[in-house]
Amino acid sequence: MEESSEVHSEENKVSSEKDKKRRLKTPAQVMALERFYNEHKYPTEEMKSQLAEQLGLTEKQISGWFCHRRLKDKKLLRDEACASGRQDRSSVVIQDRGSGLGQDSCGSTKHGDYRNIDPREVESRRLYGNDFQVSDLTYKHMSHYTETVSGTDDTSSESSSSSQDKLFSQTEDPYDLENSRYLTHNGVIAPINAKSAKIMGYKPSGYLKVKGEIENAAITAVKRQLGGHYREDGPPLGVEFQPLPPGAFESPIQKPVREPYYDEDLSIPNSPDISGAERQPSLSNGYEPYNSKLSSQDLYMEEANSSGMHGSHYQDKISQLKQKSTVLNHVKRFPKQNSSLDLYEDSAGETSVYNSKRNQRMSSKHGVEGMKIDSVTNHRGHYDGKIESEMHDYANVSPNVIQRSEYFKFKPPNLTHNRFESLDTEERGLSTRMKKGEKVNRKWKGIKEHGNQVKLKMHSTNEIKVPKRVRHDLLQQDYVTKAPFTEMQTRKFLSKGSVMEMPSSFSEDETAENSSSQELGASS
DNA sequence: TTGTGTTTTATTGCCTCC
DNA sequence: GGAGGCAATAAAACACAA
Repeated sequence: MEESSEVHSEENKVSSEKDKKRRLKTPAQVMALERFYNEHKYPTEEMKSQLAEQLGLTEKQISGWFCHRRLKDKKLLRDEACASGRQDRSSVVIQDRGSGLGQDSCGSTKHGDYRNIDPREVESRRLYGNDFQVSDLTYKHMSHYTETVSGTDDTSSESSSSSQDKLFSQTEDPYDLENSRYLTHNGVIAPINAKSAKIMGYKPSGYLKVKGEIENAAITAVKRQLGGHYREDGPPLGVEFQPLPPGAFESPIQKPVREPYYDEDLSIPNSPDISGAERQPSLSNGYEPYNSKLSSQDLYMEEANSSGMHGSHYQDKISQLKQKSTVLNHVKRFPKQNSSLDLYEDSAGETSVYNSKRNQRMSSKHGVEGMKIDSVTNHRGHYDGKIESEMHDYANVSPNVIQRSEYFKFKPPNLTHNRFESLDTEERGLSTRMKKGEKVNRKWKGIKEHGNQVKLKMHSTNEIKVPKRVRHDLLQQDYVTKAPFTEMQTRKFLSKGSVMEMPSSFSEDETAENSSSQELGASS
């Protein structure tokens, strides 16, 4: 049966022309589409044609796909709104984080609008657009991609649904995850719900794409929380402060300064995370006057990269933010830190640590799939090549796609950074789905028995045979997140001198990251 | 292996805007 | 009227449980 299905799917790909029936998009196509959709919910005609050309699809198909994708988004959001219309408190903060974009992300706005907005704004619209009810945002907005990450915890309720949703998710679930974590870790807002609480236990995937939104949200919420805190336990901010003791700014921050913020969540007094918390100064204790963006970015980036993500870790980060907010002129307590190198190393270090954890878990839980991921993730040097080859395989849809695969060769080195973050997501997705991994393993068993399962599969079709949903998740999270579709587009469109706003969240993030690092380096 | 439920794709009709 | 989008529907593909 599986064999037949495999054959069937292959037939779909190979003899797609003959069969005028409904044909599934190849993973590469779906990845590209999702990625593009992530950037542009309403692609212009030009975009569509380009996309169609590059993916070997018709414009009609592209349009239809986007249309259905939007419907899917809407539907999911509706469902989730109904299912989770209870996070009022969370919505307060979420509303706060809204950037004031009142655009209807799904309905009224025509595609042309996107030409004049920042790509990041497009993302923001997706995140904060009016279409999204507050509860959606707080709970599980954009469940599709987000499901990949947060939903992985909850296999029971999500069923196998949103397999596609779980793809990106890339792109997207991290949003939700971030949101949830953020809200939850504020110390003021209790876990949104059981699901969010669960999510907390998870190690979130680093998602540079949402750094911008998150940083704003974080700053806003921290401000709010600070304000609330002071209103509760002390004078309102900016109203009256007790005079600082002499030399208050000459000594490192004392615990009493921070503790008041946490007393709610300090339920883990001697948690191992404390070590992580104490390590934090190395990340961002250089309270330099440069914009807080970088700091918050680091904050969330490391959150994304760190494996534990327990309360104390967050608390420490929050405390850093608070310190930044409240002690702005508390400059350079810890000089020579925060260099770009530090940042990068820190991220890398976190990544490596987490990677090893992942490997551990995979080796114990994920059979072949874990191996597959291992083989891909643990060898940075092979990553590009692998992507290329695999994408090449998936790109069999059309010559155009094959051509497209070349773009992956140009992936900048910092791709690896993102990559591991996405793998984090990927891992979580796997870990959940692999709750029933035995079954999957059973499916792989036949392959295993032949040994060299991966190679075997790669050999025949150059396509890793995984149960579709799993494969989709893997590929989507892995490649879509990494796949520089933006690059591909950029090249093409820029060469045309198109005025189109190029989707650039990923590359932009990477760029932003680099620039941030550069800023850091420059500032230090 | 089969039945069932879910997801994805394709089609069609209607609406809105230019 | 044409183009684009949304919504409803059908059907295929797929995953999963029994």
